[in-house]
Amino acid sequence: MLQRFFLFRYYNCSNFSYFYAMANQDDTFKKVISHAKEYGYIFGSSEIYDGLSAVYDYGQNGVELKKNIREYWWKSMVYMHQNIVGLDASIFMHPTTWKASGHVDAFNDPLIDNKDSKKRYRADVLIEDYAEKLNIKAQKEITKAKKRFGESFNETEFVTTNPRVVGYLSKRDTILARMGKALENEDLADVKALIEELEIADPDTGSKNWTDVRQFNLMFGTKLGASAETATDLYLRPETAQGIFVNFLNVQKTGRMKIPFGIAQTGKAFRNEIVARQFIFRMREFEQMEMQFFVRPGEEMKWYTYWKETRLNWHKSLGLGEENYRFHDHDKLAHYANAAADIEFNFPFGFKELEGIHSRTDFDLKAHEEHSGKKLQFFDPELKENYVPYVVETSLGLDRMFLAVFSKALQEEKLEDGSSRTVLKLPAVVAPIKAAVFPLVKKDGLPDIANKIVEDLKWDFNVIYEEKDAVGRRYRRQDANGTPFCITVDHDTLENNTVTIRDRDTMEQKRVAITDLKGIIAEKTSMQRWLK
RNA sequence: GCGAAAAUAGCUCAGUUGGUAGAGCGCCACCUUGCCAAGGUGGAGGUCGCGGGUUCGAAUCCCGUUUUUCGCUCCA
Repeated sequence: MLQRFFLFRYYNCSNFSYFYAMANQDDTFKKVISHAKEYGYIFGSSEIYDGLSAVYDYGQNGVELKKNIREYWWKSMVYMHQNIVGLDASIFMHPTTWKASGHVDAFNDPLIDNKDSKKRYRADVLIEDYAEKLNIKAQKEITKAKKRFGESFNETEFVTTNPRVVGYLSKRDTILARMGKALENEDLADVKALIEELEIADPDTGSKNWTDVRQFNLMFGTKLGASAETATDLYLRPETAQGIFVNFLNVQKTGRMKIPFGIAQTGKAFRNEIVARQFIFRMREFEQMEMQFFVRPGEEMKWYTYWKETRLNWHKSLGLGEENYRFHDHDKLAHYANAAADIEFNFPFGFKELEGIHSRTDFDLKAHEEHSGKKLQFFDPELKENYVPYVVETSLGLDRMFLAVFSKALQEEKLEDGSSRTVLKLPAVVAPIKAAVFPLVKKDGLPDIANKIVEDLKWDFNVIYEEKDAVGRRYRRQDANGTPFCITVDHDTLENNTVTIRDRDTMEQKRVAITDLKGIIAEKTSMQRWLK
């Protein structure tokens, strides 16, 4: 329901609502996907072999846009903060890393499907819910007894002697113990047997027609070492964060960093998602842009609030529309967090998570201390004491960011004469090609001048030369490709060394001196102008 | 993984009761035009997702499979 409401909002406040109001969100999304392919942004992986599920390649324009978004993030985090530095940790890490981080346990879900309702559940959650019901029954008995006996009520005695309460609680403990043992031994048949014996039904439909329990490990495994006997089992990292935590002391000491400080990193992560879908929104191989900010214990909420705001402002700086962002504060927290929020973005398929800001406490560093036996602490000269820092994390999906920018930029515009144009209004700061240079006609020496302009600009910007087709068509082609500026050399150029520069969004042209081009483009595409 | 829908040229899509594949746009070459996608001529490009089956004959019917989209589920 909530999602529908926001979809409705989206159609009303989007600046291209007049076009998409009639179309459903499928059509919008399909348009995004096919435009991304047609203009060399994103291709399906290994397409000539029918493709690979949920894996995509970035084409000639996509790689530029992605690189520019990454750089926009990197500079805003690392260059703009004196107390944040970068890191590039390996994808392979010592296997113990993932025991310490909790991924070996938490990324292993026993799942079960109901054959009638076609719904999927976590088998352990179904059993835990059942156990919790027993607990609630016991608590009810206790509350009743409390009322009956008043002040003379001895709860400890009641719990250990009342046959009903003892029955409920011991049954609960037996169930949880058996499940724990079964999961530990990976005895999935027994987990299913338990569900059947307890006659646990689908919470929605009441059906007891279950499939077998299957284990899904969300981490990709691989081997290090040539021969099978000596090989070590490795995982492809499911998040980049752990590379930062294990290097915490290296960076702190060699960089002489003082708390509070941050370590930023971009890189690939891998998750064997059961259902990876929605184009590049959820892929099995994806790129994260993460920053772990180490703070004094007790000050984490202050920084958590600071980074929530700072990150939202970063998103807003790209000008995709402030109404397209919202916070979603987590009620259910992950095992490591004491506060967590998502920045959600209004994707073509509704509001979905774009970035996470999490207060991770000292969970990770402490866990690595325990598993490695090494101290991962900071001596605070002000407090004159050692402590394990608390961590506030900002974690953004680069591919999701790409999709956010791309999908919101793609617009079908109605022009005054009733015709329409397809225009990709990418923020100029991240656009793959900053300017296209055209000779008005391919004669009279105009191509030579245009080429010279390209030769001059290419040192600072990604620019292209194009002479094919009528100039109007060339303008529209660049519109659809997201190029913010078109420079045209005409016959006046021969006389006064001026050219026209056309703005993609307004379609307006200005006549400027060739020597001014570099400054104009630099100003319009500079990070300083966009990030403020 | 379950259920539903889909897959035909680079893109968007036609293709009749089964008879060996088309359009528009795009692309390439040449001519023409020259400031907002629309001129002319010629050309390239498809074993109809893949594999079986039924049939004299399959893009079309059947089975399997892969990929995509949607729903369920999951989401650090």
